[in-house]
Amino acid sequence: MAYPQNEMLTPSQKEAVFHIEGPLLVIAGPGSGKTRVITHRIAALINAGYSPFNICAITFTNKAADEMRQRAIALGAATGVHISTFHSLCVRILRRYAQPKNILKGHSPEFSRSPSRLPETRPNFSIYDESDQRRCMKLAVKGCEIDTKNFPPARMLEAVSTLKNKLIDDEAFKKQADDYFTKTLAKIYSRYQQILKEHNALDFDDLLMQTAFLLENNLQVRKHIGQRFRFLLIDEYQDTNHAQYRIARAMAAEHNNICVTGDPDQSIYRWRGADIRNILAFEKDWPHAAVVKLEQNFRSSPSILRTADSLIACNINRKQKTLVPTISEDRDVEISMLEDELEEAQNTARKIKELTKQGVKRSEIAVFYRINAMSRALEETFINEKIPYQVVRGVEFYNRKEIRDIIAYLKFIANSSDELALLRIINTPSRGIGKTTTDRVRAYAQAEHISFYQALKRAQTIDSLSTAPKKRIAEFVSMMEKFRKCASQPPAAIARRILKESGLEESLNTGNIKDQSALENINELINAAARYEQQTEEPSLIDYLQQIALFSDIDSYDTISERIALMTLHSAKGLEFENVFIIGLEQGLLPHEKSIRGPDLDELEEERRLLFVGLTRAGQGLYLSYVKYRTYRGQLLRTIPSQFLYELGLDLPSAKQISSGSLDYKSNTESEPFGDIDTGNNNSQQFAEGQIVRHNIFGLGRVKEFHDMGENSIVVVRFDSGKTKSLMVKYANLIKL
DNA sequence: GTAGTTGTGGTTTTT
DNA sequence: CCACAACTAC
Repeated sequence: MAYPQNEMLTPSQKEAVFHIEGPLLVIAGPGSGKTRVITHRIAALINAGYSPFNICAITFTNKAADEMRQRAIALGAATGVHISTFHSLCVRILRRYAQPKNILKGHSPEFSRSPSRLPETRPNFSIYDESDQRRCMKLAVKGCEIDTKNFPPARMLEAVSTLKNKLIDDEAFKKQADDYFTKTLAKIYSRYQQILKEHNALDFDDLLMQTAFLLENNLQVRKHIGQRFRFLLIDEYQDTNHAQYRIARAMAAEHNNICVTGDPDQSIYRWRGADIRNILAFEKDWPHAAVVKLEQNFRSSPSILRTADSLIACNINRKQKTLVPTISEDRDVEISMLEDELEEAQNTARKIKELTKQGVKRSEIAVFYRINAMSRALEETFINEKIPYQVVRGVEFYNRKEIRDIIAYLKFIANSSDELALLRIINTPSRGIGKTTTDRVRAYAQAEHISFYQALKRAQTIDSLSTAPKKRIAEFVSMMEKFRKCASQPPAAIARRILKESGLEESLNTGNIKDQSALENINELINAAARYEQQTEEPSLIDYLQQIALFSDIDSYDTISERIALMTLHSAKGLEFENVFIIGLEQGLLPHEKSIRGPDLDELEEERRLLFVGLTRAGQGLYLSYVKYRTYRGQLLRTIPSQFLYELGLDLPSAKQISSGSLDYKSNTESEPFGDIDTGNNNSQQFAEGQIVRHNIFGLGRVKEFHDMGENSIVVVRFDSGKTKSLMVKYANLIKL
């Protein structure tokens, strides 16, 4: 086997690569060759005599997993290393072990904090995505006879997700609920879990939570996994949540060989429960951990690094870190101000054309934006200008009605408890089984304590149904029974059969354009399923459905084709391009409105990190733009340049125009900008260190730091609760005592 | 039972 | 601007 080319590694990279036993933390700045280190490390472990089967690497996306696998193989590492996302790993573990008989065999005292209740889910469980979750939550809230006005399902879902990420299950939460709101939430949470259980389904957060409980409470399972995966590597550790942290801890308990890599400055998933403390406290969690810092940057030009550094230095809650350039080639970072999004798109298109004329490959150019809706103006312009592009948004395809319909058939065939899927297909295509009928069957099912499908099977004995519906139900049930017998066939074949035999194809053969395109999409799905079968060693319906469920936008990114990539800043994480365009640097968009509403600075800092991630994707060309007017939800709005623009250490274009812009805004009261930068209120209050203050939510506290930035001054307060918060003075309404 | 219409409400990022 | 729910007319 060819030995890893370690002459290509820097001393600190080598240190990380050849650290074999014991915990290891790699703090890796952007472009510092982190993926290189991980892949070389895998090769080094194998070279040191360990079996590839003993290595488990966890990545943030499936795409990253595929890439890592290929790069490891290119280095001569044998196949057999497990590389996947946390979610995929959890599905594997749960499918294998989550059977009641396998559970509750052992219990170890060191992990006794978790409840001992364990999944009763069967291995063919469905994975519920966001829209499935919404529907279940709606059922849960209504089922508890609670008004959805006061307890909106979306909010409840968010709350439940947060709880699950913290490994607080419904029973634990019930115990700690002490007021009307939390008690109601506890009821809803329980009901929601009950619905999922009845459907033999798990949502995204359950995958993690149940796995964590399984590993912590079942000694046998934990030992088994721990011995199988003697080496654990986790990438993007700064974006792990508490559940993932506990899974990692349990998996590594046996051997202590845990290696994590990440960069606190690139933590951008706090809103999804990511806990930056995981990486900050790693050395405390794993005493004697080796720490390697990779600060040399092999990707970006000095100007880009200076710009990124200048921006990220504005974050208060941050460990100082430097970016050391190794590339000397340099050109200026460009900032453009445009009139509106159409001009911005045209400007972007023009510059892209200049670049490609100079011979830059289109695969080396990307455009990033804060929200998906911003791709539209670009797409329209790129079509006009005949610029080949791809919008990296794979999940969109799977959200189409006709695709969800076919998948609902597949899900039901795999898991006949999946009532959501059943309700979706029972009258798709229309076969005369409407709401009245399903309501009657449901009432019967509830009275008899059986599942909806079992009730359908017994429809002939349900008195409330008349002859016609009974007959239609019988036909439907016999068709589904026929389909269910095919569950072990390859997914593409099953899908093709459903299309033909369910009447879907017939119902879409109307000749109208919409139905025509729906049919084409379904055929594309069947092609995708066939592709899956070719690429997978042991294809199966259940595995295919799992892949679809855990499919992310970025997984659809085609790195080979010569098209400009358009994607969100979140999707851009981990990628690199010679030339990067970032559009829409406006207050309210980047930073996003939602993150600057309250006084809490954490969200604003995450937005700053998000831009930092975007900036550091670029090798040579970095082009930023913002507009004066932007149409948002059909309304033309006057905008304010992003505050981040002033933090880049660059000259802004025509500064006069910008300042006159804000003057315009002040005098122009009828058009509302995104964010409300409150320039009128000129109370740049000063705070001294040690000053005692009161906040109307956090209570009493002592000022730890004060950063005088005029109206944007920031104060860091340690509150009596023990929490330390960074607050913007102008929003915090602190009272000096 | 269904299809089409009107009205309402909610709006970021994603495994 | 969009998705969805409620309502109306067949």
